[in-house]
Amino acid sequence: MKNNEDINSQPELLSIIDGTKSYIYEQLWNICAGPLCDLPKPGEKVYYFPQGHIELVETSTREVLLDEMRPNINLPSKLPCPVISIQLKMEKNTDEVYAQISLMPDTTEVVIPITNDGNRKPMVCSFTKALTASDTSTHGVLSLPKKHALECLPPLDMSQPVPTQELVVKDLHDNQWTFKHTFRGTPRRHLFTTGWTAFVTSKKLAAGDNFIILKGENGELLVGIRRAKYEIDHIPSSVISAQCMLHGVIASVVNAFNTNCMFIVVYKPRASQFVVRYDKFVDALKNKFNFGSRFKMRCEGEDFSEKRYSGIVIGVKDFSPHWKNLEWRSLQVQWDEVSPQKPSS
Amino acid sequence: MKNNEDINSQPELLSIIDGTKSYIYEQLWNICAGPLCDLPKPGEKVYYFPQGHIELVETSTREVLLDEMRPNINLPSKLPCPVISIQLKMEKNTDEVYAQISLMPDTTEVVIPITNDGNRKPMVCSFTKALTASDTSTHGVLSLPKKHALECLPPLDMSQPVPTQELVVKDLHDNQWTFKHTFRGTPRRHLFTTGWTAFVTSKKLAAGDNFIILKGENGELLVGIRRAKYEIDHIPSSVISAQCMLHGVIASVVNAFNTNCMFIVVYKPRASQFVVRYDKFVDALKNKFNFGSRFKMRCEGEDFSEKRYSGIVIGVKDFSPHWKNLEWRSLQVQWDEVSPQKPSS
DNA sequence: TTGTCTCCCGTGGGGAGACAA
DNA sequence: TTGTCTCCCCACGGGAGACAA
Repeated sequence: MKNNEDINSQPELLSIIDGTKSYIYEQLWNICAGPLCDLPKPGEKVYYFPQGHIELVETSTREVLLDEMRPNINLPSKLPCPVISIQLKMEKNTDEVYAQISLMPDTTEVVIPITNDGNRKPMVCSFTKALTASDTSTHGVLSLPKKHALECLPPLDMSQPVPTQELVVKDLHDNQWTFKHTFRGTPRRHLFTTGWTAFVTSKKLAAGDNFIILKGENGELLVGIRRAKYEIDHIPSSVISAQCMLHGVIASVVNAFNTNCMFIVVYKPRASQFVVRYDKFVDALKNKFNFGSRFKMRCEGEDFSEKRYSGIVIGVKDFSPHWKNLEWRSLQVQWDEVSPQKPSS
Repeated sequence: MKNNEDINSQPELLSIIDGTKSYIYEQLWNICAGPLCDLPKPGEKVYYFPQGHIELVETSTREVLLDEMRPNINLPSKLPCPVISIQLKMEKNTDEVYAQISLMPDTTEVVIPITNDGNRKPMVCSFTKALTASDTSTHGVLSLPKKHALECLPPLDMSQPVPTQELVVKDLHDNQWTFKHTFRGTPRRHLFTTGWTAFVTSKKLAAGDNFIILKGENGELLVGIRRAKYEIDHIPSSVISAQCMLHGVIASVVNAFNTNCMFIVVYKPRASQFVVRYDKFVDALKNKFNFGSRFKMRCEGEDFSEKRYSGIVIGVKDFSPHWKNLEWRSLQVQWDEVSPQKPSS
């Protein structure tokens, strides 16, 4: 069954804010975001790094803009900002989760109440499966781990010779998907058959990508994905030029600080680290990474195991000529074993 | 043959500026743009309407931003600008043609030489076919009008019982496509068979869309499309917020005028009319459209015949509260026959 | 327990002429 | 001249158990 026809008629982005669904949708968003996502909460204070923001725009437009812009940048290297509000969203075409964060220039007058979300925690049950080559082949059958199928899926009528049921699930776009859930083969195992290929095709899933199922307390099923390899999405400059986009980032922030009004930034769990929680930042600063320091970092492994790499700091250099000696600096690390990666404190 | 695998690895946008290919590629761009496209030339002076630019961004982001921004807009309603340079481009996913125009704030000191392109005009031969239901059906055969096939395609070996040849063509992205060209059926006719469906699928063509073939003087074949129904592409706000985009448009222009440097705008032949050739604008102003005036306009018909509509002006109102009584104003027209549309002078 | 293979069958897509507007 | 239909055939995709890691 092809459920993907009306994807284009959906509102482009889903704001997960409506009452009843809010909590379970938020849970799904977090699982899709992955274990390394460190989203701030409304009311919390963060540091906003304009440079990081600009770099993301550069990368997204495949243009190097910072140097051209040099004379016009007149921003501090980091700006302390309370978080006004957060909208959890998901990119329409790729299902990449991101958040739109409204930030306020830091003024002691404005007090944003920290949202109290400790009271409402319905039970949710979920599982994540890394798709195998067979799962994503043209044969179109998803093999479900027995434990997860029993825990999260409605029970099958095992008195039947071939127990079968139809499961209707929703993704974060509120699109509906139908999977035929059967228990067959020798030995018997839980499978998604009809409907699975359509899902794989529509979401462009490949072996290694993660399939997520989440059951709400009322039994409703939600599905999500997390891709194995993260690809930054390159936005076309066919509406506004890359030049405009960079101007926009800077102008929005400058305007916000001049008129003391909020500005909006996009937080991508797997890309943008230019919005950092205040206490995380303070913690990081305590570790003065200097030459010869041992260095450890968590990193998304290819299979989403939270790999930890460690190495020795062999250099400290300024990241950009625009902001000298700022705390967001590049460390050159000699890794103990594996692939180098550019970390920021 | 699936030629569309490497589309994503192409540079996102093609700049048609390289020497030998330049002229024929430019021709194809123009045919794809349609007969109503009125692109200025480098060196020519145009009027730039910030409001029109902002409206396009609004539409593209599906947000109404102008009202929120009111205090910050401090721009003239129209700005005279010489055109510094033009890059003809095509959107990667939709094949929509557009141009990136570099504009300079109008200063009498700078004289931009008008490019002389009258000397190099190689013969090109082209045809455009509106696709029928059969052309785009799963049967995957394009029926070629005999006259056009004879004029533009390499001659078939008619001594064969079923004359057949393979044609390798390129689109503006420089992607290669292969079509099997045969002459069969009773009565005999020219057809594209193998390879045609892949093209239709990849370009997401539907009945009514136009298929364009153009033959360069050296015999190379180029292909292009023009869609029947124009759809504005909605850019995702998953990289920068809509707020940033609007700020960017305004900031780019303000910055250009403050520092006397160029700024870049995107010209979409079928969407943006906020860059208007100077003399076209002057011509238009001569017609003072007032109450009761007869009004005529050219309009893209569904089949791309340049339909002309006419009617009576029944109202003149300011288009935006930001700019009073400007020349870019909305006319309310009572049409003689058909569908109303909102024109601007 | 679950990943991959192979077998089997039915659907549907591509390629051909028929026919008519 | 060319748009649409129908026919035919083969390839491929889905659904099933076999088998082994």
